[in-house]
Amino acid sequence: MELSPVAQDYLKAIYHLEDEHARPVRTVEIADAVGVTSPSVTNMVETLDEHGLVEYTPYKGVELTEAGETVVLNLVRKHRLLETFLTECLDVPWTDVHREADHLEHHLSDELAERLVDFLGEPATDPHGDPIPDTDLVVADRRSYTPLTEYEVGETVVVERVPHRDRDVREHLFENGLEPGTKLSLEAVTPVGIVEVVPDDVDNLVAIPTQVARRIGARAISRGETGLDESNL
Amino acid sequence: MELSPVAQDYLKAIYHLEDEHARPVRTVEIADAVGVTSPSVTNMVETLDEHGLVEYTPYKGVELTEAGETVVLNLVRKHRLLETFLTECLDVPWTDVHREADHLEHHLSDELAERLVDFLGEPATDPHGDPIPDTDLVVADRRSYTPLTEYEVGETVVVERVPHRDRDVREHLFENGLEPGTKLSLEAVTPVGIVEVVPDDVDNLVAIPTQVARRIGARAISRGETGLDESNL
DNA sequence: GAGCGTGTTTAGACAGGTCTAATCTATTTC
DNA sequence: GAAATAGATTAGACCTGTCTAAACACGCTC
Repeated sequence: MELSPVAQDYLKAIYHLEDEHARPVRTVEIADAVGVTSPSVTNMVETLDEHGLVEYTPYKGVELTEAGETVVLNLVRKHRLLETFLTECLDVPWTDVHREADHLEHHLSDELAERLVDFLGEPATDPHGDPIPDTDLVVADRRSYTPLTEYEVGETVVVERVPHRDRDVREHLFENGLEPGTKLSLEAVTPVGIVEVVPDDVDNLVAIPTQVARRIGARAISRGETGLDESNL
Repeated sequence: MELSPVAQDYLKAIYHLEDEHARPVRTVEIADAVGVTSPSVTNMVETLDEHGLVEYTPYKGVELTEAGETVVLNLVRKHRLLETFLTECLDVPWTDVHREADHLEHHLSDELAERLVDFLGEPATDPHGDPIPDTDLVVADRRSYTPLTEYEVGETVVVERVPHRDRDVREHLFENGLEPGTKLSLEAVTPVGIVEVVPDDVDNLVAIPTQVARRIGARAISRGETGLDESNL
């Protein structure tokens, strides 16, 4: 049973939407994510259901089955491996990596993926700080990072993970110097849902909607930690 | 005008068949090469003709236009770069490289191809000894090698290029120890069209049809050249 | 609990690429 | 130069994935 790249994209979208909203996914949400109309989605989820990859209840929503999740995790693994390869070896700009990997992931064989792992030295996370599922598709921690929103105003933290699926978000953060590894101090949390931070190597205030800040991962810097002495995990 | 991978495969097949037979290509030959039926070919070459990529005369045959050749050379470039990457970095067995590259070549962006060139150190040939077209799609020498058939019985030569598009041929040669770099001596040329050689690291006689031998590239070994002293080009 | 709006599904058409069956053309053979 | 044959094309069907337009269901409001 060979799954078309298009079908795989639907599954991926369902996976990420499920993850984001923590409830069955609506037709129109999938349509937006994949870039098609709602009837196309109904069509496709029906066939995915027949293949046992999703559970589809008309008018109610869609959920991934275990088989569907396996397909997606395999894809996620390849995606993140490719991203790692593209940044580390080919020097592709941070912001373009996602797009390229999105195409290639469908055409990288399982065997090549394994070889790529070896070549890259079994990386644990991709360049955005997201964990790479292992050969058995187990993800170390599906959401291991501590969201920026968990920290207090005045604290200084190091960015560990950055959201990147949305192009505008990704580029905005990038342009403001927010990458994995960036050190920043939490300046304020406004009542209208904005988190204000000052990145280390930029001097101005950057405003981030809490919705985005919730998906930025960070770890606290110990009081003494000033510069590059980061040997602890 | 985005060309589908399928259409690109047709163009590639036409290119290689033209190259092989040095005359307009027949429908059924394309059908065999691509793995579809003749009517499908007629269909496709009509649309390729409309796009100005081939010149198609019903009942006569198909020829690539310059635009078509550009498309193919871009593909050949990516194909050979990928093959180089797969063997050199990922250690993919010689015999599997072609299949993998055939899939991936359609999905490697131009930009990524350029980056891959840099990463690989601007290789001139792929692992089979075929030249890689440069950025402007100029192939140094489309057929630079001297065919094995040009040498005399009794001579000892080093294999420089090996045919690999046909799976059976490729694996047969591989199993008999014929790879780029193999040293072999020409034992006999039989009247029925067989060239017999003895590879250096194998001890038995290998029989090769002249049709295949014609596409094996080799260079003569100077009398004195016995082992590994190969510093000349 | 009737009406309404949002979101979903059905119906039907279309585009790309494929197939089989049937027809046609070129070329070879006599 | 007519018949036979190998190869090519047309005709028509099918599958996948997409669309628009129209019908439908659910949940909310009054």
